[in-house]
Amino acid sequence: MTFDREFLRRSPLEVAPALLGSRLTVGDVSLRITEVEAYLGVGEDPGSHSFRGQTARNSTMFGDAGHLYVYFTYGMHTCANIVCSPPGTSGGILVRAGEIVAGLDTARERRTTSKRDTDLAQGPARLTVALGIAMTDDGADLFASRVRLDVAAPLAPALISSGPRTGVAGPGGSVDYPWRYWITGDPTVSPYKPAKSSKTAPKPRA
DNA sequence: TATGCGATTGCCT
DNA sequence: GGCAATCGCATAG
Repeated sequence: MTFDREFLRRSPLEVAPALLGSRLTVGDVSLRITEVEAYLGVGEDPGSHSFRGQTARNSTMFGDAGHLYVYFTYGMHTCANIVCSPPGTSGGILVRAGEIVAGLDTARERRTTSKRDTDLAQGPARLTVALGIAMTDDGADLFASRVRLDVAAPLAPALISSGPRTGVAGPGGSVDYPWRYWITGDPTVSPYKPAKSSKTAPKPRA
């Protein structure tokens, strides 16, 4: 057990902003985390994969904190989470974006569609490609595997922005809480894109 | 067993 | 700015 793992056994809402600035390293490619999203456990967050309980797919989220939860979606994309929650719960932190701080050449080779270096890991699926994370890394111990997390000192709150998630129904009713955190003004983050809503985009009518 | 859709991305208009 | 791609998982029957 490490101090870092102990740190990850707190609520995702507490850990998520603290992970900004931390480094995720796979082989020779290293990433500075600039944008994350917190997901809570069973019955707490309808948007969480673990909302409806444990399944074969999300079982990693139900294990100990400090492991990597990797899932496949849209038939083509892979995303990575840092399992983070008190024992007995099933939260996680989706790593949404980051800045490549080492292994830039390798990342560029993997992300050939990327036009700029700030695009290399701008988005959860792009990020896994840049780092070389695959489904086989699901369940990897972030402190004892090829995927490693180096937790940095927390950033000053003034440098952190967060997005509110409104109207989420919790066990006790609807609650409002921030779930997305990013480093203010960082060029590798795209906080202005509403990552939600695909077809039912609200149409403003005059 | 059958059907719908997603913690997205990139190309099209 | 809008939508197709693509398949495993979750839900309904």
